[in-house]
Amino acid sequence: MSTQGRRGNTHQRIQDVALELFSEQGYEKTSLREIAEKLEVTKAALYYHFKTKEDIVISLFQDLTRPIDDLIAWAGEQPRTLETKQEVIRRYSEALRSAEPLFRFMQENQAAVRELSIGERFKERMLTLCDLLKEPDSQLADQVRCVTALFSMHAGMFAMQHVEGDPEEKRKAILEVATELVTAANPPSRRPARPDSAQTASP
Amino acid sequence: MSTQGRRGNTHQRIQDVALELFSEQGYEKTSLREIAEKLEVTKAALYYHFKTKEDIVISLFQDLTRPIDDLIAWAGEQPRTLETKQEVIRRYSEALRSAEPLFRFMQENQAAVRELSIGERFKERMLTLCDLLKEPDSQLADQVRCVTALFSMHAGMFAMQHVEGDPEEKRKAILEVATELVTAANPPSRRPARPDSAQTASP
Amino acid sequence: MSTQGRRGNTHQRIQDVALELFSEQGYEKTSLREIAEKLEVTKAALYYHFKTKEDIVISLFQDLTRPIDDLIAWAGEQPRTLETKQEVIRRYSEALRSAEPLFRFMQENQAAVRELSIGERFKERMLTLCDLLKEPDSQLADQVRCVTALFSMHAGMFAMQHVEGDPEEKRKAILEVATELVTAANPPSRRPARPDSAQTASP
Amino acid sequence: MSTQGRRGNTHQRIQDVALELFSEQGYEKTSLREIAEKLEVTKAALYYHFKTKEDIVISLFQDLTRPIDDLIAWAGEQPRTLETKQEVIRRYSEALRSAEPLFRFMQENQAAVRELSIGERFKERMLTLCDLLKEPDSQLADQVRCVTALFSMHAGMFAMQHVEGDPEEKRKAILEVATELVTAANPPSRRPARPDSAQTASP
DNA sequence: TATGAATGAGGCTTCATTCAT
DNA sequence: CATGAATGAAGCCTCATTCAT
Repeated sequence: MSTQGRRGNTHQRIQDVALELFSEQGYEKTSLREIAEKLEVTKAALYYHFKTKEDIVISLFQDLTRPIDDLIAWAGEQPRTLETKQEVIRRYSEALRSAEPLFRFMQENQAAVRELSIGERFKERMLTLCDLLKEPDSQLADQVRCVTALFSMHAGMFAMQHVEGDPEEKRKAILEVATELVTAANPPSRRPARPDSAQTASP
Repeated sequence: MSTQGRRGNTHQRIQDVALELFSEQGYEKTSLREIAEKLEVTKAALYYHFKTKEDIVISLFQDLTRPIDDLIAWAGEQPRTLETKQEVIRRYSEALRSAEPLFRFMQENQAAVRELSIGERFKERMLTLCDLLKEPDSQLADQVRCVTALFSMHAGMFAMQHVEGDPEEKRKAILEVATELVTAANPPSRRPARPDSAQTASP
Repeated sequence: MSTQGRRGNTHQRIQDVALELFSEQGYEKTSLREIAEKLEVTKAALYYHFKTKEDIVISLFQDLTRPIDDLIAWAGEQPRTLETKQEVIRRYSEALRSAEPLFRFMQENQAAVRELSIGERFKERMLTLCDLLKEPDSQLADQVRCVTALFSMHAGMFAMQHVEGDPEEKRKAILEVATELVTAANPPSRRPARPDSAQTASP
Repeated sequence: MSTQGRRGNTHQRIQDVALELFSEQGYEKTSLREIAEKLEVTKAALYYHFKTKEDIVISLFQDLTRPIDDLIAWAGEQPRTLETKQEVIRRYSEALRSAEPLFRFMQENQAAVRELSIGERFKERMLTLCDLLKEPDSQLADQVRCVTALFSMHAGMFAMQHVEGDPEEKRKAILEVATELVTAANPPSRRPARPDSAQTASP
């Protein structure tokens, strides 16, 4: 109850309904009137809890940002190994699951979000995550693998809706593929080791 | 050329400017006033050429839909081999390049597009494409690979903007990864043995 | 063919379609675009034939005005007898039948017509007709009878649509009642004569 | 009273001004801007009180509909005698007087009202009223008398404006004629026979 | 905490009309 | 005779926001 203990739950409820509508109909298409009506309060009531419409999105965004920030912080303290990267992917997959509507909203409203002050911050987070996965001096294709690993998990959410199967199983399959990609992008060889491999290979 | 090429091309010019603004600022955030102003015409002039704001998008969409429809049609006539699938990916990559702003617009305005009559049609196209790549009875992970192959090319467009490098080379790298994915998803073995089948098969 | 002999029948066709639409949907709700579309010409073409939208109504109105003007002129030359009045009613009923859509249009668009320059002229005609029927110094009730005789024929057109029966028979029934009203409003007594009638007559 | 009575009455005032303008200039010719200006509020304020321009008319219409509905309900409970019918006419005449501008508006904007959702409902009311007056199996002429009785009261309102005389007296005269018509249309005899019926009645 | 009332800006759309060709 | 292209004015409506209560 840490997050919502507060007091009066209206604040919460506004966030819930807003997120629901934003992710269903899009940010611009969702009016405060609609949100208020669904909550059976007045528009003015919303303004008691949030200074502006954008403020609602920001508040939603912060609940999302935290898990990712945590993930980024955690990764920063780990050694930059393949295992760490795989774990990043795994944790990200879970973050996604636990905040699905928000990610869906972010995905489907990129254009709207871009103007929304949080746009920049969201992008930063994603780029930082990317940087955690890929080695800056690696081949282009490997960088693509990392980017793809990350975004395939987003895309999966929406594109796999039309594949039959248990959601959790689908998530696992997506995770599996993403892990493969990140693994392939970070070849063990890379750093000396690989005793038997004559692989004059790369730097 | 004072007013830019004169007559008959206004229709074109509207489409161009609209696409530019839609993809820059988003569909909802772009008003017809803005489009008209940039073209130095009246809003009413837009309505001479397009019945509706949505109509402009539709017209843009049709220029996009054609290459994809062609691709789908072409694929329908080919044998369902791995080579065909790889070629589908290759051609899709090129379709994407040649209509980049439009795809970017579609990607970043999914929420807006969804309500836009063409939304459904676009989704269909994508699902059909997916179905061309994946075998319905294959493992979940393989299905994910196909979906990812397709969408990684979209994601690539936007997420790779922040990786330095020649755009064309990046595209090739993205294509390479997508091809790998589709290849991995369609293992040659599949229907293992078939010892007696002289299967000269294929094309 | 006197009326329409002219040349090119487009002029005619515009009037026909316009009247049809005006009387179906109302004057304000009918746009020149609609008329043009139904005729499969351009709006601009309408402007070749008529200077303004109002001009179309005026031209329609004139084809209506003539029969009524004729009726008024004819009545002016007749003796002011009951028979004349009955004949006026009879002829008016026929005028109505032969220009039904136009009258319907006038009836249902009074508000619109009022601002339309012809409004005043139409009202005049009606008042003149009224004056032909009623004696200015007669009782109020008799004046009402005359007004009612006239307008019942209008109302009849619209209100009797929902009574089953042959249109022509309905018209006759309406005419019969109107004639009765006008007859009752013009009591034979009125003017001395009538030697045998002890009738201390009226008020 | 600087801004006229202050709070809470805005809803009312909108209705008043709207009815005034609608009936003066017609529904289509009256813009919300005009209404707002006359009230010294913003257009948006109108939308706080009414969802739609049409909604204003509907609300006006409901104030009208009630008296008529009451009349219809009342008549439904009375025996279907001539006296009842005469009373219906009398009451209708009074309903008309008490909502004159609205009826005038309805009369002069039939075309506009027809598309207005309430159009149908208004027509129904009138037809029901007609049915209360006339016997379905009576002669056509008698049916016309009933219809005319009803509509003459409408027509009277507008057409008698140009006859000099006290309004109340004119109304009475109109009522008298309408009553006559309804009386003539409902001959006491009707079903002659009824041998045992002492019904001195009939002609 | 919340509401009722209102506003200013701006959205999309439609209309009658014009004019060069 | 007619069209293609465009305009200026105006229409209805919706939105985010404010503020006194």
